[in-house]
Amino acid sequence: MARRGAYAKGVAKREEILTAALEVIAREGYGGASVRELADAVGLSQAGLLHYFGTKEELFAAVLRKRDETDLARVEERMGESSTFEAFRQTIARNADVPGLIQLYVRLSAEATDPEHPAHAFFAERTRTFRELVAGDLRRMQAAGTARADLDAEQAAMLILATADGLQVQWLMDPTIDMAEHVSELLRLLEPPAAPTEA
Amino acid sequence: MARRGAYAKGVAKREEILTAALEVIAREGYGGASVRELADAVGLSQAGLLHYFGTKEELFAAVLRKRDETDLARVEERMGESSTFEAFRQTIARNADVPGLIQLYVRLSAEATDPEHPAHAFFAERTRTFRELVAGDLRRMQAAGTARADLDAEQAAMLILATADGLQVQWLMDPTIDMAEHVSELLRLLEPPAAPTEA
DNA sequence: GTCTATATTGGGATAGAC
DNA sequence: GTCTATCCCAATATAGAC
Repeated sequence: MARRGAYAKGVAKREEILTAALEVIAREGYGGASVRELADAVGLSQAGLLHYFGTKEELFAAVLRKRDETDLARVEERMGESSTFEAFRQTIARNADVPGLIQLYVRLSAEATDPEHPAHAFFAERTRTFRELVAGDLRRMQAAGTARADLDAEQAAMLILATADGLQVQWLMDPTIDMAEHVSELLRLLEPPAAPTEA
Repeated sequence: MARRGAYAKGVAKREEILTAALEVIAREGYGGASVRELADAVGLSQAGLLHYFGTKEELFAAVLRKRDETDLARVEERMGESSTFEAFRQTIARNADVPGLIQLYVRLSAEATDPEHPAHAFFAERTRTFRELVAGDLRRMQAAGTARADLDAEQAAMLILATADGLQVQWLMDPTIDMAEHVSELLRLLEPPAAPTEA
């Protein structure tokens, strides 16, 4: 406890670095976000920055981990106010407003595809968690009659995750597309077929 | 015509390079596929290889362009034997058997997200073509009653493309998942809701 | 068409002082 | 915790000979 002050400072600095990283990516692009650029953005030297995060990849993974935590907290906080899927839609829409975030996610996840990559475990775990979470929601919805009964919840969860991933690539290529809208379309397909439309 | 021989040799060499590129990526990973590695694989020097393709990115884009051409030709060839969607499913399944190809696609498309990237135009055009092709098929299916009538064909086409993209990332992270199976699931969701299941 | 050699750059990481 | 200095490496691309 005697070191509370110093510890708190370290935490604050880390946060500052994570925020600055997004600014740099937004400004210079993921490719231009070298350790030096990142360090400059927070007024540190290269070595100074690497004191907080051993490598660039770890730093980047930390940005995404923090985003996930923030997003999840917000969703839980609003629990009940809207459906899980609506919350999901909103999260996507909000993240699309943070320049650099999507680019970071797409580029880093593509690289972390390599099992040797420092962020590989992070993404693998993230996928597992996400799939379980969504599959659980789907099962509840199926029980409540708000999701098609003929779905494999696990498989549909994977579909949702994959679609969200793919839309981010498409959005970066052409930012005029509306990711949230497209995801909504997929989610709509998971609903029970509308009442037999008075045949 | 007098230069037919030399020209033909150049073409053959290019083909050889494209094939070797996939071998290198499969062996060393996308990250390990430097111009030098690529050159070694065909028994050329760095400079020798760059004589055929100005830059590494152009070479890589050429690999994917060739794949698209091959895939499209095969699909057209089998026209009528199976539905468009079944052909799509088969194409995905087959490509998953070419190690390196998916990795190349995922990594390069993520990088080409940057408008300045040499392969950006290739991917943008590819998306446009694909979307039109699939949207057209969907409209035909709607007219024939084999696709839900309440779909926006353009939007559904985007959904299919995005899902295919995202599944490739997921597959690289965990190659035990069955991409074709997941795509089939999505396509099934686009079918008209099964006959009202004798209510 | 192909090679050798090299220009040039830029990056991540580390050693060691303060 | 933070900096300066530097190391070290790799990679792309080009120049120019054969």
